[in-house]
Amino acid sequence: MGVQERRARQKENIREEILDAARALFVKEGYERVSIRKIAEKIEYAPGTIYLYFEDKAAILERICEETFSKLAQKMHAINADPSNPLDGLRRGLRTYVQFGVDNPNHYIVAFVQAKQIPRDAQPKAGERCFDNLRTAVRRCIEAGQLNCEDVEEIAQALWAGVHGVTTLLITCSFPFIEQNRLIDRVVHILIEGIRKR
Amino acid sequence: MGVQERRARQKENIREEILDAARALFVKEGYERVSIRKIAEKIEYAPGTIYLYFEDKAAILERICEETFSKLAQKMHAINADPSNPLDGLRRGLRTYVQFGVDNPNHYIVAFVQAKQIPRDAQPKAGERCFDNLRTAVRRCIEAGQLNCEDVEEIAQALWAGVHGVTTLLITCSFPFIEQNRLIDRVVHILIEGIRKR
Amino acid sequence: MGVQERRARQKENIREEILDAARALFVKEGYERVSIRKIAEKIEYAPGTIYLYFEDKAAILERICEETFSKLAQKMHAINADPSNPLDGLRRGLRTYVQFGVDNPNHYIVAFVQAKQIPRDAQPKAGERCFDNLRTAVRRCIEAGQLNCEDVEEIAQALWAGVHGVTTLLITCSFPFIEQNRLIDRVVHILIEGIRKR
Amino acid sequence: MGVQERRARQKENIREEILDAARALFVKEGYERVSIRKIAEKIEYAPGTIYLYFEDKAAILERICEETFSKLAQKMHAINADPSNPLDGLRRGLRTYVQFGVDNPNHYIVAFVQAKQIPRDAQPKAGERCFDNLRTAVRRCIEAGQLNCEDVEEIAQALWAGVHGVTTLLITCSFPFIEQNRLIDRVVHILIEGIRKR
DNA sequence: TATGAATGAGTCTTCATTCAT
DNA sequence: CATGAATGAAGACTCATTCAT
Repeated sequence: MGVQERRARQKENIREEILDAARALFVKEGYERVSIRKIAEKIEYAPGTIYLYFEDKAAILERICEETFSKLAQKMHAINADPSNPLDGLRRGLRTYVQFGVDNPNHYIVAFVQAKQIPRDAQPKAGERCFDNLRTAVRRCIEAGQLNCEDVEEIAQALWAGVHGVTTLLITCSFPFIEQNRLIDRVVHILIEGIRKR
Repeated sequence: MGVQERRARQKENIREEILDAARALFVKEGYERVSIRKIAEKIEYAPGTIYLYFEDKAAILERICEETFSKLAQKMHAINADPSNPLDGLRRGLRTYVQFGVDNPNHYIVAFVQAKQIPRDAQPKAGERCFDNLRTAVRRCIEAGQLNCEDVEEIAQALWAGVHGVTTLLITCSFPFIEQNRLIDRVVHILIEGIRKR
Repeated sequence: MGVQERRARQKENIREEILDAARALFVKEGYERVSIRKIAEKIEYAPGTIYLYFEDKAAILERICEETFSKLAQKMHAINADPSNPLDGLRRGLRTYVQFGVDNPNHYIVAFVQAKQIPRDAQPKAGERCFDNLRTAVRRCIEAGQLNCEDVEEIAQALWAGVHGVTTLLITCSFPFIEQNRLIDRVVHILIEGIRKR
Repeated sequence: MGVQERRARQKENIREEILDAARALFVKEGYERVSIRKIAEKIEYAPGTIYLYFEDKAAILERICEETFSKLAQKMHAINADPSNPLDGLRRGLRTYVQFGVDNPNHYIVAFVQAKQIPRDAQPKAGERCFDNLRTAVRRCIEAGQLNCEDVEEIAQALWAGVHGVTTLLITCSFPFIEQNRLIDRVVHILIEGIRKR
């Protein structure tokens, strides 16, 4: 038992090591430029070893995406916990989304930019869950009569577009942006003002 | 004379063929996954032939980006031509930007997403020109006292983030979006409402 | 343990196989005409396999040169061991040099002819050691008052030129030479007679 | 007639231009590294044009070798013109050979080193003529009773080896040689002293 | 469990050569 | 006479993946 458990943990550790190494490399170099060999080298294992933990290179990418969406969904979930002022909750939610992206640029780019460019069988379900949180937050605002438009889906998608835009620009674009937080706050501010009933 | 001219035109045609093929492939597969061989196959030429028209693979990417920024800058330029209602002009500008992206998804993704992920010597100047148009449009609105914030750069960058967000999502994301034009209009509407003085 | 050892030996064997094949091809075809593919074919491995043993083509050349100089230096070293008649020692040294060349034509041509034509970072140190042996042998003759010229460097370089000349001609030139040993002996004889004090 | 002549001269000019460019490139880069394209570029003609003057790349090499041997044979011929002191004539002949090499390193290396490494159908006849001059000079010395060995072929070949050695070393070897003329003189001196009857 | 040698297909790129113009 | 577009073969090298150990 003890042995089996330690082994299981050990095994889990290597999986994690691989994911960490891969994620870092994917972002620094881009998915395509990263070879299994480079990942193996980084964690100081033999190339073949990777295949004991993942079916192939795509499976690593897949796993990283799931992980990312899952983490993001978790963060976003907190928003809807607080029932006080829905619009404020929504604002915090949008802020949280962008913050998650800039705090975890590797995760974000891999899942939301690189993965989109690679034909895969299925989008991870966690991705849906993220968006569901946003839907819920929007719905509450509408129910509280705080928005100038009553189409949950339309607003939710528009907001997503807005925050996704800042996030990707800030991460990938070498452009003389103004101070990061100021820009994020401004975008979120505009979005909220743009949907608020007055 | 006639011969030289015909040859030059012929040559230009092939250049275009290559660019068209490359652009399409870049978007479908991603820059890295596209090989010179694949481009050559698509246009039914030998791989070496490509090198008679472009120095290397990067040069093709470069050319596509320039082309894209140039086209976009041209479209955007029209906005500032009409001096009547600055805010309306801005709105049309934002709409034009997104429309350009969804009308030329290949161009857009290559230039604004893929190219950003590849270290290159220089960002094309046309890219700057695009953004300058946006700056100017924003400045006019501010000068006309139509905005609730007077920082040209801050607003311009925030707006860019917004439109870039929808554009990329619509192009790259296989998601059950609402009808495209409705989404675009909503985003632009939100952005304008979000910056308008009231 | 036993496994690791066997593997290491196995690996060393393949390295040698590669070097042997490369050396032979380099001489028959010339360094530039030899491709990694051809080497791989000769030893019946896949081209990529070569790269598990050598960083690149130049590294193979480098290794062959070092090996050659090292072997030659070792042979030449024996000369100066016998302190009896210095001039006789020198004669034997020159003979040894040429013999080494015609016995290992591949090694010799690669290291002394082909490698010289390829810009490399550094000349192997073993090359210097070879020439040092010659210098020493000449110095002893001078100290024993046996030569008609007292400039060690001048004589050593002149002798080197002489033996290098026969060696390369015999190896590379398809010319109706007289019996090889007779020619070598004659050259060495001339050189010794040409520097001997009388 | 006038036209035909001018054309012929023109044609000869381009042939020469090609040969000059090729020779220079062959030496700087080595025969294999030189492409027809590079030659064409250097003389500012189209690649295809080369093929109007030479059958293929090897033919250019061939022609350069012949040219070289011819020039050398001419120089060497002068030696045997002067019937006074045969041994002095021989000495001057050897000196002339080496001087030709260091004065025309490009010609020399291409013909005597690079060409030897490329399998060709036939050695140019001019090469034989060069060596014939040497044979003749040696024969005269023997007939004048000035040598310590009576085998013309043996001595001639040995001398050739000697002068070829210095020439190639001086041209190809990056080695801290003593002053060039001193070394050449020493080698020739040794060779003459080594064959002179005393 | 982990290794690491080996492969075959693929990467970008260059080349000698041909041929319609 | 001269061009230069085009090709097919080959160059060095990298990679995801497999498999015997």
